Amino acid sequence: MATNKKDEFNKKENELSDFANAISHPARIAILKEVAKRQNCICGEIVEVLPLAQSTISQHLKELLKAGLITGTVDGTKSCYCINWKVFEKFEKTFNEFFTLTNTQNPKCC
Amino acid sequence: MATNKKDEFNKKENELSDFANAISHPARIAILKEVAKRQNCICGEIVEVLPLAQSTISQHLKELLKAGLITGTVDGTKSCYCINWKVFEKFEKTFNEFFTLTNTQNPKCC
DNA sequence: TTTATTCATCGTATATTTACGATATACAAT
DNA sequence: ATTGTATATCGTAAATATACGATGAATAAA
Repeated sequence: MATNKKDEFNKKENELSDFANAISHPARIAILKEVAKRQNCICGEIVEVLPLAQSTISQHLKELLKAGLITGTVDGTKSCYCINWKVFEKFEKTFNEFFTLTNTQNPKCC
Repeated sequence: MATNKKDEFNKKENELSDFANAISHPARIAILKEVAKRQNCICGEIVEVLPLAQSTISQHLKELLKAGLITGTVDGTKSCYCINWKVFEKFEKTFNEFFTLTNTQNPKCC
C-alpha cells in the first residue's frame, strides 16, 4: 500500500506537480525570493534570515536543486546558490499552460 | 521535533505554498483538468478516468475542496464537483505575482 | 599545525501524505 | 420493504516530509 502511482499520470501532469511540489513549503518560497534578491546567494545568509536550523535549510535547498530551480557552487567554505533562470522560465511556462488549458476548456458548469 | 514552522512565514508565502500544495500531486492536476473539461463534474466519472481507487479520489477531492479550488454539491446519490473560478483566479494571480517578483528582483548573479 | 568557519550529511523523532479495502449513509429503483 | 448505486469516511499500512542536533569534511585563518 501507499505504493507510488505517479507514473500512471502523464508527463505534463508530473512536470507541473513536481514544480508545484518544489514550492509547496513557505520556506522554499522564502529561499527562492532571497536567492533572487541577492547578488551573492550564500547559504549562511539564508540561514540568518529564515526561522529554521541550518540543517533544515540545507534540506530545503536540496529539494530546490532536485527540482532544478537553483544551482549551487562551492566557493571556499561557502556555498553560493543562484536561480536557474532557464528552468525557472520553464516552470513559469508550465504553470501558464495549465492555467490556459483550464480556462479555455471552461464551461462554467456550476 | 518536526513541529510545524509554517506560521513563522508570511501570509503571501503561505498562500502560495498552499495553492502549490493543492496541485503537488498529478492526480489532483488530472482531477482539476477533468472537472474543468466537463459540464457535469460527477465524482464517478473522475473515478472511471483516473488509475486510483474511489476512496483515494475522494481524498484528493477533499484536498482540492480544502484549498478552495473546487466546490462540491450533492445531487441525489451523486456528487457534482466544479471549479471555483473565483478562487482559481486568485490562484493564478498569486502565482503571477510570485513570478513577477522574482523576475524583477533578478540580478542574474551567477 | 592548530583552530575556526561553513555547510552537507547522518541519525532520528514526529507528522503528514498516499493508497486501499471495508463500511456507513443516503438516495433511487424495484 | 428490499435491493442497488454513489460516495464519504474509517481504519490502517507504508512512504515521504519536516525538523533538529550531532558529526564530518573541506577550506580559511591564526
